[in-house]
Amino acid sequence: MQERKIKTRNALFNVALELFVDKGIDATSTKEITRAAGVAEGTLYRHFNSKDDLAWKLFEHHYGNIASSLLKAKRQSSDFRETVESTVVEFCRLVDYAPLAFRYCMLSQHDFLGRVADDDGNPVVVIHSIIQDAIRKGDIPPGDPKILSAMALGIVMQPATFSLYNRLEGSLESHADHFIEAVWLILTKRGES
Amino acid sequence: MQERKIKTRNALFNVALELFVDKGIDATSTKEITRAAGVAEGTLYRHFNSKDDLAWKLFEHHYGNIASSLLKAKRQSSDFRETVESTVVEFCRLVDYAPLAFRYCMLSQHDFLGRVADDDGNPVVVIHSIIQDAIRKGDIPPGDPKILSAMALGIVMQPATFSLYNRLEGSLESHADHFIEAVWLILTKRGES
Amino acid sequence: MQERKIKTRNALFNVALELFVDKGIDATSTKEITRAAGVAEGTLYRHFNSKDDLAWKLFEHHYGNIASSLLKAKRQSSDFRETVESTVVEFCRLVDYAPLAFRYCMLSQHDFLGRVADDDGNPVVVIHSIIQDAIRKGDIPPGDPKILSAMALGIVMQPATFSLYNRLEGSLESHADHFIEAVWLILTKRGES
Amino acid sequence: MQERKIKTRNALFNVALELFVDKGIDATSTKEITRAAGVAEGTLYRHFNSKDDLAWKLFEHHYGNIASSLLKAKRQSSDFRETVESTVVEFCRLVDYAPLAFRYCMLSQHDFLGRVADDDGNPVVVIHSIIQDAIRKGDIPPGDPKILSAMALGIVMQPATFSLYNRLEGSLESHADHFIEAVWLILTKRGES
DNA sequence: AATGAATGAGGGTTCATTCAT
DNA sequence: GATGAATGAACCCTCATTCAT
Repeated sequence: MQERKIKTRNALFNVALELFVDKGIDATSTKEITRAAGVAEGTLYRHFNSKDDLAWKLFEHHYGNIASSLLKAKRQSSDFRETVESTVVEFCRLVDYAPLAFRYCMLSQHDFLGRVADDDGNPVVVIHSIIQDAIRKGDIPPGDPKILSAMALGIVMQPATFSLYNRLEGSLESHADHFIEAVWLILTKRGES
Repeated sequence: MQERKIKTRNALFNVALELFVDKGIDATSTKEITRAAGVAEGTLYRHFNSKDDLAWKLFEHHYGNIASSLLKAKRQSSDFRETVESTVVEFCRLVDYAPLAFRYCMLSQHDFLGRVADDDGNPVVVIHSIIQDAIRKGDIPPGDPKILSAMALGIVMQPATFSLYNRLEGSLESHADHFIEAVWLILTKRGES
Repeated sequence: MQERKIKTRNALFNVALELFVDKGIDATSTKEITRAAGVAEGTLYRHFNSKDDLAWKLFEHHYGNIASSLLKAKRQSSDFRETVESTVVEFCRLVDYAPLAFRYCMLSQHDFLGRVADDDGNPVVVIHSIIQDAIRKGDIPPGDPKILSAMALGIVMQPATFSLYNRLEGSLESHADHFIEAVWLILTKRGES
Repeated sequence: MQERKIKTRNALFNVALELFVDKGIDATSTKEITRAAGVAEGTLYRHFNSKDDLAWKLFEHHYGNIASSLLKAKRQSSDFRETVESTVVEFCRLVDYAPLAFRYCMLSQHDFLGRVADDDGNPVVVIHSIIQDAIRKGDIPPGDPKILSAMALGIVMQPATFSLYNRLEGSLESHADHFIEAVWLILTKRGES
């Protein structure tokens, strides 16, 4: 009973992810989702309040996953250098191994970013806090953590975007060393000119 | 005659930009666009083949504008340092002064990036060629221009995104110095450890 | 469930027949059809892929009905004279008792004749085979079955057309004797001068 | 001046005939007609009151042409046998040499038959009067001229239809002898059994 | 819990027609 | 006389959602 319900929900979840990424949220009909999931049209509404609810839960889930992965990477590292290395690598792996989830977050952020909380479930907040901590601890020279985290994120995010649009060969992780070096440079070598 | 047609077309163009950014392309109806432009619904189809055609032409126009602005900034600078400075500043100004155009390109890139040519009308190509030239001329140490241009772009792009989502205070240009320094670092100080 | 769906489909079918004959297919809107059938506009599309699909299925149905009626009339007769009599009478009855169906086939044949198969579901083929058989069996003098069936059909078809346009008084069947005599003459008395 | 106007009108007339036959009246837009005629959209309304007016004038013209051709054939013949021969042949020639005009009359009769007058401009009336005269003069045995003319017309009309739908090989005139014989039989040999 | 027929508002688009130039 | 930009009603169709089964 319970098990079957969960199975249906997961089917809807996974199928929706695929279709949303493939065609866009608006261009994907609930009919397509339910057919691809092998259930009746009405069944979607036993698991989600609306199509938007499904799309939002999907975003929340995968966006939160990214945040918690980064958070875990941070917690498992003992110094700041290691934090940079492990979070960058973790980020690359997320893109490489769960490209659908990543793409979905990217393309739907315009719709949902307004709804996410500014807490540890938000990858942007996680990165911000990593850098804030580093400044506080003196691991890196002082600076505006917002600007710094934006730039650091961009160093990995933009190649990730290119990778998803096939502008970059190979896995993203295969380029991780470059990202780590760059992030390290912009965080630690400022003002040395 | 000619003049009137151009006026109508521009009204549709500008109104569509505003609405598309505000609500998304799919969520904006042709009725809304034409009403806001002060013309009949059918008029849209005397200027564009379809709503998608309008959206695409809008993208093409503004995306091309970004490319040509960057290209101009590059051409007007005499050495590589200056190129970095002027292109970064130019980029910031585009975001600050034409935020709608910029936002529109960001949110619709998933729909249209597949259609843009890989030429000088593509900002990504412009940045790539800037870096490729710098490597060729020995201005910066050798490296994969794709990765380097992705990272350099990310350093400005991600803050721009944050700025548009109000995660960053002040104009983007007010932070330009940080971006210039960061881009300079990752391009010139690699491998020095 | 099943029953309800069938009821709805039949309502759409019958209402469409009436409206299509009355105003023409193009001049009949889906709104009119569904309103007259007492269902919502979208419901039409749960039963037919498109308005054209509805129009075509309608044609296929009634055109096939004519063919099978003629075929039955032929099979139930024991000699050729009887075949002529019963098919002509059957044809007249179809026009008299199902004038809508007949009219619909007439006015929409320009759209759909290209799609019908050349088999026993096609009245023209049925008549052709009746005459072909008669020639083969020696019931009538040899001749081009295409020309003969065209003329025989015309002898009944044109009066039917006149009848539907009120150029002819009384039921078509009341004139059946004349058609039978004429068909018999052109099929059997050729070449006697 | 005058000449140019006539030229434009003829272009519209001929182009409309072609398009109407090809795609149907409703499915042909005024835009298509004017573009194919090489004039501006508005120009159509300097020559015709509306699209329907154009379609009707087109029907009136070609339908009247058929009538006057048949009438001429009748007038040029000296006895009834010759009348049958020349009208049938004339009919065949019309179909063979002006198939577009003929097709157009066939497919649009459902729309326009209600508007035609019952006079010498109507082919049906011409045929009816030919047969009525023959009865009056004793050329053929008495009978209902409506039924007789319907059957006689059908004998040529149905093969003509088949010819236009490619169900018949060769020109229609090449089969004229069969039609003449058949018409002659049904008109003169009735009641001989 | 699941079904799927029905809903009806709203979508993008077409079209015959008008009128200022 | 001819133009063609503008019109706006009407078109066919899709869609997220509901509810009786």
